[in-house]
Amino acid sequence: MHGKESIRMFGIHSPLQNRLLAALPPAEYRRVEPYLEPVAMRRGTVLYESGARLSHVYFPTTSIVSLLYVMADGASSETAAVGKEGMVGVPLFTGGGSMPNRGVVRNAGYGYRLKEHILKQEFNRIGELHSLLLRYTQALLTQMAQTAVCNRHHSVSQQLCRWLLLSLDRLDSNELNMTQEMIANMLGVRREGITEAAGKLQHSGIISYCRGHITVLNRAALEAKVCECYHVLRGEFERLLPDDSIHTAHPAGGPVLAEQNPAQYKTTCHGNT
Amino acid sequence: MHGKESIRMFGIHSPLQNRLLAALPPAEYRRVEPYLEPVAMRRGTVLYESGARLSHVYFPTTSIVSLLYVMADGASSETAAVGKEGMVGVPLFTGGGSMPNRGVVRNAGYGYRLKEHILKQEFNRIGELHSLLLRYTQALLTQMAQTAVCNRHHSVSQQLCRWLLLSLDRLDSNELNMTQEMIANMLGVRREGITEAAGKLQHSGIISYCRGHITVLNRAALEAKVCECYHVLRGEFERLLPDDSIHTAHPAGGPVLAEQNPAQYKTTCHGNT
DNA sequence: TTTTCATTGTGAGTTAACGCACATACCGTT
DNA sequence: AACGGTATGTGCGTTAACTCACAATGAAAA
Repeated sequence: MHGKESIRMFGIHSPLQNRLLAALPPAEYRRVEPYLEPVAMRRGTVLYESGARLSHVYFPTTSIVSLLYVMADGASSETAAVGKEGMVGVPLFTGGGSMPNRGVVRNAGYGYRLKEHILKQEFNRIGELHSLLLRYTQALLTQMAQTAVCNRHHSVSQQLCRWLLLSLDRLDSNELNMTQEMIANMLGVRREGITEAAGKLQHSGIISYCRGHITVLNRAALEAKVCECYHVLRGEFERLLPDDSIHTAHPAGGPVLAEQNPAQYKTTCHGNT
Repeated sequence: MHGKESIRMFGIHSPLQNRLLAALPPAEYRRVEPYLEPVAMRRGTVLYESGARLSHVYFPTTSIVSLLYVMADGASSETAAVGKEGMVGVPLFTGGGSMPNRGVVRNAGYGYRLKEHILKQEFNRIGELHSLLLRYTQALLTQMAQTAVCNRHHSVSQQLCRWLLLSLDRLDSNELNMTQEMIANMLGVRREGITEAAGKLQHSGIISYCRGHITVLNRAALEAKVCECYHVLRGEFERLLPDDSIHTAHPAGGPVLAEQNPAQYKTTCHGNT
């Protein structure tokens, strides 16, 4: 079942595809680089359980990790998502150790991890990694705040648009592997609600949805439908963690990534509009 | 109109009523203490506007500050609240400068503020203040995540209970000055929704509500009605910022505070059950 | 091919919260 | 005592989202 996933891991990979790592000055990057362990992140893998202590922090490159809150009755909500713009394991350097949510891979892909003490060592040097991670923490705060507001005030359909766009941004892609049921769990709504909202988007020709595989056909239309939450978040992320803070000439997206999200991983759809 | 407020400010006040300041080791506390400016925080005062740069950070002692997100159409939601357990102005030390929400005093009281450069100076010494503020940032993350989840899954009535309990905890009191309209703005729901939920609590004898003045009569019953969100948050706050991290023998609650939240500040109610 | 399972689509009835309109109650002031 | 403004209570129709049940479809396995 996971054979295909291991195949797709053999693209051109580099820790520099993670924007935090890429933004490190060369001296700092060289210091941590030997300790960065490549990790194949498989969908559904739980990086950490609610309240558990992490042994590593993860820097996704082509994967997306969901910070999922699971309640006592089983209901769930994604409070934030982490892709190549960020890092999983903030509680390790804030000193809290754990958080009451789950970190689960929701989009298979690649990433790099670092042992706790290596991260802490470099963090405590109070160099660029220190300030980068603090800025990222603020971006995470903003993301959670925006999620709270969006949950309160916006329709399922608007939230779906936001969720889609935020996911696509993190993949530099227009495709996504995710069933409606999974999306419903992330947004904390019913599966039928997603079916309805996604159905409308599909009839409008904005997306094409088939058995766990979504393709965005008209991104501009999606951006027109989404609530302000997406634009605010995107603006804040760019302000706090600008693309041009990357110190190498290594392209952080583009054609390289296309090869890393091959179609082979998804189910094939017949009448894919 | 604000004469009464200035009267109530002349109680016994100390920066040590703020738990972050109280948790500083003596050496660090002595270093910042000369720069702590006492501030009378009046209800409605906007400490910072969305996107604006702060000149000071605030350490509430007997006041509560609401981190309020106001949307383009005027709808609003509180994403977190800050009382004596915390600090207003996290973006100053994370390096982001601003956040897309508003910091507004929702419970009049006292606090202390510190100029930006003094805070940064001490923060950059990487002592206890540094780790305290990081732990507090994590507590803030947790609070926002929990707000997001609660907004999604719980009824207005449960959220009201959570909001009441979190507010009372920050005041060490069983009374609160807040109209239903204001609460509705914080929770991002209709005023009538609060009227209904509060009415039920009142008929059950759990609270007594009259024209902007709430008294909790049966806290145990309130805790029995509230959703898990409150308990999770309370647990996390105690784990991250324990009371016994306070280095002085100065009591951080109790009878001293009773004098600081006098009944004179509110409207008088006739048939107060 | 047939079977089986996961995924998506759809319909009917229910509920919580909404928007709006207005009645009532209370406080401070004149 | 009367008044004006703020705060709270209430009723009614509307709506978005929910629960539940089940049909239809595509993909993979037998």
